[in-house]
Amino acid sequence: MDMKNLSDASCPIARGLTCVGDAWSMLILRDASLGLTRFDEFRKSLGIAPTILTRRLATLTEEGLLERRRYSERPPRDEYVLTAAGRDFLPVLILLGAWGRQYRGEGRLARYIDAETGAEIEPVAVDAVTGAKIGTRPIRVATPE
Amino acid sequence: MDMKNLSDASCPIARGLTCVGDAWSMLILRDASLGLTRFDEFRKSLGIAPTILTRRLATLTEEGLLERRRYSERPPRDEYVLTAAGRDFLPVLILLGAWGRQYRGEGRLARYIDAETGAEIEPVAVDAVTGAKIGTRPIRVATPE
DNA sequence: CATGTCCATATCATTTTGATAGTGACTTCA
DNA sequence: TGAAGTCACTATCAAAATGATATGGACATG
Repeated sequence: MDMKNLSDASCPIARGLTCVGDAWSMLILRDASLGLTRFDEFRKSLGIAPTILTRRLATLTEEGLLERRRYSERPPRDEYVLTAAGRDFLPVLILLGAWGRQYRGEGRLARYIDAETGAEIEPVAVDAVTGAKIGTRPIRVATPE
Repeated sequence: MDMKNLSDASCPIARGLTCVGDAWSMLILRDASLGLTRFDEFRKSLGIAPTILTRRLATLTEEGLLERRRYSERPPRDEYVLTAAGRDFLPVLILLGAWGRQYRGEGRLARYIDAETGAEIEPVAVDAVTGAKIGTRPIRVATPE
């Protein structure tokens, strides 16, 4: 889709989608959040064509969600590590996963576990102001100007 | 992308992405969450080509996030309303918006307001078990089998 | 020096997209 | 009564994106 006019829209959701608005990018961020950093790790994990992976990694790097870092001079090898912006995308993915579990959870599913307690994570989005679960209270949009 | 092998992956994020893994679908869900229901409302709001809109609405309906409902017999007119699954997708969008505000928030942005208190919503994803913000504690994945 | 690893790029068929125009079933206005 | 407007699409078709496969280049290993 045409991301140009979307990115200067006043909607923060649309803004977010211009950087990470496709499935491959989100899956790359998922894998990166689980610790993958290298081209071939992503390729094998995702079964993605190398052409596409190159492009997606480049975009995510340009957008500031990944950082390309040389981890070997000889032979020259780069890896992709999450930036702060990339790390902060994880909650979106986890919440998307929670939705997927609830509505597309047939069969065996991977579960996300708190590494310290060992308990399965139960993700919820709340409004930090009211403490209410998002979606339980009506929302209004305030457009600028 | 090829959504077939993705949807029977064991990852709930990948499962979620097979239904709503593109920007248009998410924007349609955003608008639907704000109350839009009709073809032309979506078309005008999004500036989307009618061919694409038809397809996206059909997919979202098939996937069970929207429901097509006849609101006029003469002339025959249908509208699209959110199902429970569609409504429950809102937290994902709001959180994506929060990310967009933080990292792509240049210029004037729309804000999301609690309709009752009038205060701006501050969305956070937390683990309901530990109460901790998602991303502040290490996560492990438990794969089935 | 042959093979393997890693990070890609080249090529090209297939698929998806998006812009534009048109259609059908009406309603409303003059 | 007839012209124009509304709404929810479909048809057509050029342009762009995707994805499969092959290849390259720089090295390390056996």
